[in-house]
Amino acid sequence: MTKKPIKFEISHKSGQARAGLIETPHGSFKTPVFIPVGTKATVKSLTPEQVKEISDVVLANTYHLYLQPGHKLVEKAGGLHKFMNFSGPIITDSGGFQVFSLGAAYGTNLSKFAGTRDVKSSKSKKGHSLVEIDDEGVNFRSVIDGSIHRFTPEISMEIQHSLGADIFFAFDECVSPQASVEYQKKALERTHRWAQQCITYHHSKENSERQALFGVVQGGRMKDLRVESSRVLAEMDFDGYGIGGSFDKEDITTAVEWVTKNLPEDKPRHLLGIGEPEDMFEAVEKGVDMFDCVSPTRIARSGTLYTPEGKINILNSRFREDFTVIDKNCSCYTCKNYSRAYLAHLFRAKEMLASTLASIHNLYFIVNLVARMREEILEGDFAKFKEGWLQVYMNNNLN
RNA sequence: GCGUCGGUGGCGGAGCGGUCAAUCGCACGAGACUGUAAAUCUCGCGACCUAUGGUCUACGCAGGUUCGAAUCCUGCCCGGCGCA
Repeated sequence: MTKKPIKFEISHKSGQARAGLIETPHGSFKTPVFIPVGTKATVKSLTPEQVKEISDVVLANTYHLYLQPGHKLVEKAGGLHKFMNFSGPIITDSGGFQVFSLGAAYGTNLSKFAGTRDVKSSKSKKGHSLVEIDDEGVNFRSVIDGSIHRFTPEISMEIQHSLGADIFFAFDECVSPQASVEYQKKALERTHRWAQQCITYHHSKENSERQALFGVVQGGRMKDLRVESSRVLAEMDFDGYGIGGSFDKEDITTAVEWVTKNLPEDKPRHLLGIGEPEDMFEAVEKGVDMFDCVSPTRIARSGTLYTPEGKINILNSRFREDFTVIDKNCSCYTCKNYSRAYLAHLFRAKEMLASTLASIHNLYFIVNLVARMREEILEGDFAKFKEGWLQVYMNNNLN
C-alpha cells in the first residue's frame, strides 16, 4: 500500500457544507478555501511574501509553465516551490481549461458561463482556435510563438510530476457551453477515459506518494451527464475531485449539487475557476471545499474592487477626490494605508503599484470571505450569514 | 517691415471642392472580465431632438467664388521660422 500524499479531515458539517483541513507535504490549509491563481508561477503583480500574507496556497498552470519556461527547467530549479519561492502548498491545473480557452473561446468573448452575453469575435484578435482535439489528446498551437505541442493524459501527468505541486489535476476537456449534446457526451466519455489513464500513469510513479491527483468532473449543464461523470470518477482512486466545465450562472447551485451528492464524502472537492462571492456561497452550501479563480486579480488590474456593498470601479470619476479607504472594515494592507483617491490616481497614471494594491485588496477580500464562511460553518449560522451578506452585496451596487 | 509656413473638436494631429460633425492617437466618460491568450477588451465622446433617424451650430475672423467650401480667392487678426 502506498503512502497517501495528502490528508483531508472534516471537522464539522452544517447541512452539506463542510469545514475541514487539508495537510500536504508543504503544509496545511483550512477548507473551505479560496486559492489565488498564479498561472505562470506568479500571482500577477504580487511578491510571494505579499501572497503569503493573504493565502497559504496558490494554483499554477501546467500548460503555460510547460510552454514557458518549460517543466524541465522548473524541475532543474528544484521544483515549483523553490523556483517561485513559495514554500506553502501549490496546486497545478492540468491544461484542460486551455482546451477551451485557447480552443472554442479563443479570439471571442465566449465564457464558460452560458447565455450571459452575446458571443462575438474581438476585432483585434483572430477568432480561430489554437487547439485540435482527438481521442488520444490535444494539439495546441503555442500562444507565444505558434509552434505546435501535443498534450495527452500521460504527458500532462509527466509535466505535472516535473513541476512538483502538492495537488494536481487529471487532464480533462473543458467543453464549451455552446457544444451540442452529442459532442458533450463524446467529450465526457473521452475525459473519463483520460482520467483512468492519468491514474494509471500517476500510480506507476513514486510521485504518487508526495503529489495528490484530483479527477475532474465534467458534464456541462446536463444533469444526466454531471451525475454520470461524478459517479464514474468517484469509482476511480483519486485523492480528490475537481468540478470543471461550463455552467449556467443562474443555475450553478443545482449543477454543483448533482455532482457533490455523488462524490465520496471523505475527499475534497474543488470547484475549478469559480470565485465570485455569490457563486461560492452557493457552492459551499452544496459541499464544495476549494475554489480558485483569476477574477479577483484580473479585475483588480483594471480597477474593479470588491466591497461589501458590491464591486466598484475605482476609475469612475466620483472617486477622484474620495479620500476614504476602499472598505473601512477591511484590514488588508491597502485599506490600512491608502485612499480611494490615491488608488484612482495610480490607475489613471498607469502606475504598477495600482495593480499591486488592488490585487492585495481583492485577494484579501475574497480569501477572507471564504474563511469567514468556514467560521460560520463551525460555530455560527452559515445560512443566515449567507443571506445577510448577499443581501447587502447584491442589492447595493452603487457606492 | 519684407518673405515664408501655419491657425481644425479638451490636447496632438489627418483631411486639402462634394461620400465631413470631420481618419487616427491621447485625455475624458462608462461597461465587461469566473481552472489568465489579459497592466486586457468593448462602447461612447459638438449641441439639441418626437433618437438604429433628424435638426442646428461648427474647422482663427469677415467677406467672396461655386449648385456645393474645413478644403479656392481677398482682407484682417494671431503664431513659428528666415532676412533686414
